[in-house]
Amino acid sequence: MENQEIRDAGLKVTGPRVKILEILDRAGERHLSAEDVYRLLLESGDEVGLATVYRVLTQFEAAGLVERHNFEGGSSVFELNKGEHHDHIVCVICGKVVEFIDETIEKRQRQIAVEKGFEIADHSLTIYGRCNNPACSRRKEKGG
Amino acid sequence: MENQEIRDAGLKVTGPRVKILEILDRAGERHLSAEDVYRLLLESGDEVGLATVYRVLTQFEAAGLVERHNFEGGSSVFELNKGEHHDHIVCVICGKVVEFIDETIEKRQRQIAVEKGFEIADHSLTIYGRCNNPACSRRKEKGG
DNA sequence: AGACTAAATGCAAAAGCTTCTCATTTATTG
DNA sequence: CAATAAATGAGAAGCTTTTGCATTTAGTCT
Repeated sequence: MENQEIRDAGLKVTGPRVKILEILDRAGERHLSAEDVYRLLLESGDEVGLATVYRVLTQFEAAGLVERHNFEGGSSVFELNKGEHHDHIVCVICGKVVEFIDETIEKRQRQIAVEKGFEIADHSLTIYGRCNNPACSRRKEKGG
Repeated sequence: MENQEIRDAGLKVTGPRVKILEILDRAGERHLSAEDVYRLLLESGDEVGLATVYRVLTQFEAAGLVERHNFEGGSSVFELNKGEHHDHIVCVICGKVVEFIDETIEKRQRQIAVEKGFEIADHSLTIYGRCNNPACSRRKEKGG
């Protein structure tokens, strides 16, 4: 059961924490900001303070339960950590996010870190572009 | 002359702009936050408002004169755009930044974008780790 | 079950970073 | 040198995130 994950993180199993975990779980591959999580909580009729949402997300991040990403634009977004690292490709128009894993890139990164005398702690690769949604892609705009 | 770059960007050649460009130039590969630039201006005896620094940096970014990076931790940092794209490896302890270019990674990114149906606009790859500075590297901390 | 304690929560205030407003100043053009 | 649109400075305001503190709660021990 999921509550065990909270317990394993050394945190008390409280209403807000369980609910936030549920919301992230339901969000699947979507990335939610603290505001998003807060709004979804309210919509579910749960009275949780925004400060608590921030606190819990930060704790979950520290515990490795969730990952925080800082894409372009003010706020951080969060997603459940499913164990395997992945990078992101983000549509700059509609905000759609696709996750990917590429071992070639991972390997080169490790090599580069060694070359530069660094010991890798983490990395973040985000590609920004336009997705193939008609509203986003920029096909040759014929002299319309 | 550098002032021409400002003019080419469609901006008036003003004291603040020239000085900010100079500061970024002197900074070389170091990455400066808006605050950093502001402080350096004051230290040079130039009275420029922080708001102006932000405005000018944003304009320079829009004009392609500088690049903005959002590494972990609150604020954006800026560096002069020397024309060639590069990625970064950042020391999470001392903040040191090393730039690198890797064609293998670049190529894979283009392939991935195509696979996922995206048209690349930009990308950002940052590796976080500990540099080989004794104070930063985490050699097996022998007892004592 | 009831009591105890450290942790968690909610709220509002505060803190960073960045942008905006607007009166004043300045670069540029004729 | 006058005219004018753009740029500036100072502070207010905006956003996201954190913090302080009184109150509530989960987990533990009887």
